[in-house]
Amino acid sequence: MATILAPDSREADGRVMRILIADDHGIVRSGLRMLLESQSDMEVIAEAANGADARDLAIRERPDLAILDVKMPKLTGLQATREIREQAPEVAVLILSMHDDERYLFEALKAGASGYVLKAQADSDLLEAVRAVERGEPFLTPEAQRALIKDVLGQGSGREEELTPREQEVVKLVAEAHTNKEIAEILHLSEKTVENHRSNAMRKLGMRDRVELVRYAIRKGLIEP
Amino acid sequence: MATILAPDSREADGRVMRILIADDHGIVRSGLRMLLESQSDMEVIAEAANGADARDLAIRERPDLAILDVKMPKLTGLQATREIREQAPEVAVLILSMHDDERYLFEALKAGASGYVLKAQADSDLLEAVRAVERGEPFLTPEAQRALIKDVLGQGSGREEELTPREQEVVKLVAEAHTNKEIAEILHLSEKTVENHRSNAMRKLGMRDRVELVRYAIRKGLIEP
DNA sequence: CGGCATATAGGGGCCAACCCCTATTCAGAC
DNA sequence: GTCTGAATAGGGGTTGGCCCCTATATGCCG
Repeated sequence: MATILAPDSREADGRVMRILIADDHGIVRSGLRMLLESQSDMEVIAEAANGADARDLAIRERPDLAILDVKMPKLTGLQATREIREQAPEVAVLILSMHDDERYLFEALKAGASGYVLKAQADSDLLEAVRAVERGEPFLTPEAQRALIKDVLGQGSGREEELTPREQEVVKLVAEAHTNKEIAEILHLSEKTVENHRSNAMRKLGMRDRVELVRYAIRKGLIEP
Repeated sequence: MATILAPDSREADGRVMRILIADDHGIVRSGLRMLLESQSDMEVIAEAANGADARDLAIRERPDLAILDVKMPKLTGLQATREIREQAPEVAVLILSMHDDERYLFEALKAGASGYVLKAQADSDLLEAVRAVERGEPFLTPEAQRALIKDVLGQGSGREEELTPREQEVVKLVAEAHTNKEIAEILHLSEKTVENHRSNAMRKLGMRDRVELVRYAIRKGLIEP
């Protein structure tokens, strides 16, 4: 893919940001291009449909900014970021991510990204992030900042699992569709104790019923779907 | 690229297509809006971030076209399509899908969609699809056509879905941790009707509570874990 | 030592979930 | 024309889920 357009139009101040965008969805790329080029001082000088092309183009074209999707073929956005930052340090990188991929935030920053924006966010957040990068500042959405703080705090305090072993056992059994009574029998506990563990687990995870616990258990690999 | 700019050709007839777009990613919505509004005869009159809002807006605003992402909260694009086509048949629907979601193509057409475009495709395909719909023609990308043929050949005697469309909608919402009351509001039904659909679905599937329904919904791809 | 987290257990209360029924409307099938 | 399935809605009931409290025993950490 990797379409390159010649930069023809310059604004009065002459400072047009040269941007590379990378996403494996053509329609998303086009949308991003339109969005960015609606700003008179931003120009998309290249597009890539996978991480390897993105890296190659970034190193060859030296854009001011590379906006990379996390999930791409060949190289992920994070892997591409590492290589770009190594071989072309003057190229800033913004990571664009799907809804709840905040889990990659920390890795993204370690890889050298200047910012992390969720696709679920408004377009204004993306444009703001680009302008922040232009000024040489890092950019995180409020959600990302919160996630980062949580992540760092979590590490500091020795952080194995959110849940205690007992809580995990109970959560697993809840997710396997056992009632509190059945769980109590299986674990040789009173129903009340089971309730306490389930309730504590839900509070820790910020969840409101067993249905949410099921999805958590599946994401954590505690059970199969 | 295929981004066709500045065609004033259509301005003469004065017919501007009124379009609704629905995707749970704000940035993607904005991108789509920019892309579509780069055409002088297309106007995005509404945006929705979930299937239920998309349905309500389509029925209220009666756009010429609704462009819906497959994966959305509350109602999938397919479920929303079904309801829109029932209650506002003059609203055409284009389904926009992630790369390997060709599996939903057949269902999309059954639900009444006029076209099916993969996000991996170029923007030109989307614009072409919109224009085809404008002319009242169906639109499938070559990839989609191939998938459809394979689907029809492969099936023949057709494996019916166990659950009715309505039951599937309810199951999806249950799995998203909505209460019966919330589901009733989202689907504009009474709580009793929701209970009946959930109960019927559970009986058909041999399940005993909503926890088991969650795992079913995840296995079926109705929701993400 | 004293404080803190974990694991255990109970009381009491509210409401959602789930069950059994019946009933109407409508569209298709036969 | 009748019959069946789907979708709609309600009555009435039991039980389980989830919440608020309190309380005790244990072990660890600074």
